[in-house]
Amino acid sequence: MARVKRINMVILGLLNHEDLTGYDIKKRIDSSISFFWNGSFGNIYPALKELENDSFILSSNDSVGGRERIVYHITQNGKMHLKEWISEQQAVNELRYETLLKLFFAKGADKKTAVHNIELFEDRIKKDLSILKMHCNTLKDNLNSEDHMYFYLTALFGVESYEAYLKWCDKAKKMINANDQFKGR
Amino acid sequence: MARVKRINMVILGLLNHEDLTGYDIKKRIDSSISFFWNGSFGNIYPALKELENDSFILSSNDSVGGRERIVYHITQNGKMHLKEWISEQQAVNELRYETLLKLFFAKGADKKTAVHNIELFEDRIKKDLSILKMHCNTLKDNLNSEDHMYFYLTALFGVESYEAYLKWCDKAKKMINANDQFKGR
DNA sequence: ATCAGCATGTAAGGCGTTACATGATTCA
DNA sequence: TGAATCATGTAACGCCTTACATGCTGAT
Repeated sequence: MARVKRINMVILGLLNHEDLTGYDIKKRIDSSISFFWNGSFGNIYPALKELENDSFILSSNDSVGGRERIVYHITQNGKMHLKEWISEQQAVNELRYETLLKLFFAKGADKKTAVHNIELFEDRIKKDLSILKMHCNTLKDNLNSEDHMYFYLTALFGVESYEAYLKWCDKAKKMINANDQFKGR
Repeated sequence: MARVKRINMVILGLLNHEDLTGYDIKKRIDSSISFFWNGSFGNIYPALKELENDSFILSSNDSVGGRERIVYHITQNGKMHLKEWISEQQAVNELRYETLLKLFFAKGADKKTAVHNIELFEDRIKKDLSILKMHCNTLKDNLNSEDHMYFYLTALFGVESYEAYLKWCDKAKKMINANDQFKGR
């Protein structure tokens, strides 16, 4: 099957925008795409070696004094590889929400717990949403290049789906508390 | 850290509703919770053994003729374990959308590809949404027990977030095609 | 001085998927 | 009679996370 390793594509995608160190890459992931993709050092550094071996990226030692610093740069080869992946006719989209699992099985506990779990979820989403919204507004005011449009659109996806989540949280809490038959959606 | 294995909880949750075989469990997962959680045979069968070892479930051989059939039943112990997990103050919620990754990095390809990828996503969501809606309506007409309410609410989550996705798809396609500066949200 | 942040990496483990292996039964 | 579905399981592999290990630099 030999599916591509997605962390490699994340790295190529980021390097296609600017040269970065492994540490920078982690920061970019955390600040820009963490709501739909993650990365860790234990993931990123081996991937960088692999990508360099395949000559999709080049490294240059930019150490200052005793502090090591390896900056990576994407090659033509890497750009092609990235493009091929983006153009593939398939994408794996996974959502794994433990909160929904707990709600689905909530009869195993009690209504108070069910509502409380929704509230925990709601709090988390509210926090993430406020960050995403700021991010989204910044990008919106700076729509001068093609990549900024794409960055904006992904952030917008987050904002709009999170807003839908919050509306659902209200409904769900009300319905559980109402404790009665449900009417109308 | 010893986090609980979630597939174990999925199994306990399903068995808390009715007795099932491993094969049945896979079917229930596929038909009812697959939009936010998955399971595979290579996952389920070892988990069943583990759960039985921990006396959270009991097995009874229900083989008919030469066809093997092992039915599992949850124990009091298992019910307690399930309840404890549901009541834990934390839940891991992960979204990993390769489609968003490809969009974020779409400058690495071209606008046509970006739009095409959104269309692929849209088709997938539309198909899943129509199934979820049917499911949701069936549950809505049958809200007689507490668990049905929870089943309904999780399905509703799917319906409402997928509807938000589709609205976003429209916007995103238009914006990319417009190719101009963005105005208003 | 000390702590946060910069910076690179390895090791172990967890959890999951896919593919493989096997065989019975039911229905067209 | 052949395909789909029922049914159970193992093996290999993939990918990611967490924890560990190390050391420099800049700000307070």
